[in-house]
Amino acid sequence: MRLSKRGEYGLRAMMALATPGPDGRPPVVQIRDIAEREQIPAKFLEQILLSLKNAGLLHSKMGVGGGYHLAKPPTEISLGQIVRILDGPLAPVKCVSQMAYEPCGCPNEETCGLRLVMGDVRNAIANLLDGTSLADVARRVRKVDKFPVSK
Amino acid sequence: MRLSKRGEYGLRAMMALATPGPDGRPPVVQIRDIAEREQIPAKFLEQILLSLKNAGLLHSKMGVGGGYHLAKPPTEISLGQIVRILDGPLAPVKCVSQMAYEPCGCPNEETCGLRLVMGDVRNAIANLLDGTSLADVARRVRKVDKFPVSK
DNA sequence: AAGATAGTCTATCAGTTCAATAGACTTACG
DNA sequence: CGTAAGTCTATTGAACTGATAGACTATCTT
Repeated sequence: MRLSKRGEYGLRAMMALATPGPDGRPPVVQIRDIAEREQIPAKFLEQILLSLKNAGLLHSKMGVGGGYHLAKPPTEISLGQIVRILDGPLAPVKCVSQMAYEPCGCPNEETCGLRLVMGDVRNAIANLLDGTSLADVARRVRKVDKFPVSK
Repeated sequence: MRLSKRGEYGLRAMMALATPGPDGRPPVVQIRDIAEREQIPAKFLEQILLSLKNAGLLHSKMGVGGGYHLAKPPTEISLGQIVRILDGPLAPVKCVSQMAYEPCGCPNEETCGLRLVMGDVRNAIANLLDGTSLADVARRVRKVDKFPVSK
């Protein structure tokens, strides 16, 4: 049940790209900047952002003054999309996956106990991740920042 | 976000061991029987059941008429226990794990967006899996079996 | 046009994990 | 004693993971 480094770095990078610049809008940022701030190997991050770009979540500009920026407003990019692109299906087993279904080989899928439970797990994860946008995360962070929870 | 074969096989085997025998109680079953019924490589299943035994979830008896049986009633064995034994922590990232916490290196864990969200995910998974016993699964299966959902 | 900046693309690598297999050993029963 | 079962440790091959390398392309500035 683990999120890969790829997924983790990707999420961190997207969150960084979602934090508004001086003009109050999602800024254009270079790979090396994000890598440095988030402590991610630059060359690795490069691949990750490229995947995200090819999937349509990021736009990029080459050359001087170039970099990456969100292709859509932070309210319209869910964590679920990001994780799926980088880590594949959310479902714990393929036979309950919406995006990559594959039969698991049990005699009757409808009455397979494992499938019933794992279906619930998949839905719980998907509801959470698909229901949370980059903007939602930013809002939550601001909230915690303002009213810190005592440790 | 994936369940390993180890985890999958383990869950299937435990469910099989939880289904009552002729006397209405969880029966003693041999590895090869389970392997055959559930289509699991016997030698692989062997290791899995051994782990489950060493963790205290199963009892075993050697020799003629031996085999495995549940160490506790099916109501007292949760899927969460099984998965943790076979696949490790449920948490997507170590910094939100209850059983295997490790810092993730972000400057402030309390205000880390990733951590906030993944904490929710971990809780959702844990609540589901820890809140579902082998008996619960059996009950659900019987229910579906009785009132099949049209495909 | 030259040179610098920044993304693009593909390959490769070492290390780990995963799924499975093998085989020798131990315990219990009859 | 012999057979039926679980126990234990090692090994294997394939895949995956995280990371690194380097050559290439587009864009801007001067």
